[in-house]
Amino acid sequence: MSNLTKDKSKKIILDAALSLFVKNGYSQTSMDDIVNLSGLSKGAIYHHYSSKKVLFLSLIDYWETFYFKDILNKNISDCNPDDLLREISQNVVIAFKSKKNIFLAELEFWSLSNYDNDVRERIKLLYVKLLKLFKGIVRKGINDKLYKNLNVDVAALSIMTSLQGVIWFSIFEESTISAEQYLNDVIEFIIFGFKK
Amino acid sequence: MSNLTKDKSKKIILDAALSLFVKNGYSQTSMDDIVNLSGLSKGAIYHHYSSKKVLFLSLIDYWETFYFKDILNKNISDCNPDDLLREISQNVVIAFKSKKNIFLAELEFWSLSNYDNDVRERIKLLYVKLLKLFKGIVRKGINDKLYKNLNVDVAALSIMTSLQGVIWFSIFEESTISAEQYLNDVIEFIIFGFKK
DNA sequence: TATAATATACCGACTAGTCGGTTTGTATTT
DNA sequence: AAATACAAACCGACTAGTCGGTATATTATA
Repeated sequence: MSNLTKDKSKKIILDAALSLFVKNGYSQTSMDDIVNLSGLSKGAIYHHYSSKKVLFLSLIDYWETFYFKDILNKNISDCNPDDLLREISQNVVIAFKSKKNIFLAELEFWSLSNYDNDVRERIKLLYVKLLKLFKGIVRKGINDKLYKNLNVDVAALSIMTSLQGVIWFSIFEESTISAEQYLNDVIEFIIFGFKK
Repeated sequence: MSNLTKDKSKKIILDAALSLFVKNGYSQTSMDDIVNLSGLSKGAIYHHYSSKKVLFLSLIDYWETFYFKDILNKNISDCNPDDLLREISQNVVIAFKSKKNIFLAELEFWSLSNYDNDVRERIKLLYVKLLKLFKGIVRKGINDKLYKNLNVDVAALSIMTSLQGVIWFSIFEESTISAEQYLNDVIEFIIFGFKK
């Protein structure tokens, strides 16, 4: 395999790395594993990514654009807060159905954030964006006299942690209840709690 | 250091392993690291634990008895569901204040559960117990006509995921809001949502 | 009580293998 | 000719686990 376009090669490397990191974890994945799965050589990989960690950090960007593009581009101003929250929850349901990997990747990001500052700062950025969105929605709900006078920070965090509950499903697959059912119910539950 | 009692030595090893696994992760912690921190020898460690993984699994037991002893021994029958939920939330607050490590350990357990069946099955047991408790509380609330006719499974899961939100704090330390405030508010919020 | 026998706790040098990263070389493109 | 994209052999640091042996505690025996 030789001389693909730059972006094409990068995508092949990222896809291989993502699936391996998710399946086996960052540390348990060797660069040789990525070489084997991607079909490219070690030289090729180090040509595009200067280290394993740089490759991992690039993966966060790759993952964010893939998973969060729908969620982070919501327009708050002209929308009903309830429906917007339902819509976001649905985005998560769809993401979960299409690829469980997405959330297992998030778990891997958390895990590495715990003992690597660069990763943590990168992931923090993501959550700042996400919380900003949720805060905006809550604030609009309050302004519209739809929600009671909530603590905006706590409310936004509650939305986030509830949605992140799907990570738990991704790992432990509780059989008596589906992730979809959980997400649908939990968001209604939150909305109900926000109401006056 | 030589010829301590069996339990004393094991405790020294477990404490060293726990702090290292939490700080650096399972894979990034070498047995030699544990040797150095514990002050015991490699032979001693392998005398008590046949492999790194067996040591890790033992750590789950150790962690569970330490952290969950207060929570899992609650008696449902003669208690007010609202207060019991508040009490559990307070247990989590106290645990968080005393040792952030507790939740970072949980994250490490999740992470390994993702790619190791033995770890996953062990951790699943823990959540089964926890969910059973939460279901019992919700069921009592419904029977006492305190709560509306909730889906017990979803309600129990919602309690769990909300409490697990502290893991997020353990990693990312949002400054604008404390874990304590989050936990206090979120449990009230859930209780409110359960009401008729 | 003294001693022998055995089990338990522990030590640390060593091994076989792994892994991230480097280096050197080649083909293609511009 | 110069830069880019890739291949693959190679290196040194590191690691889980082993093993022969020692020290201490416990039990059995005389």
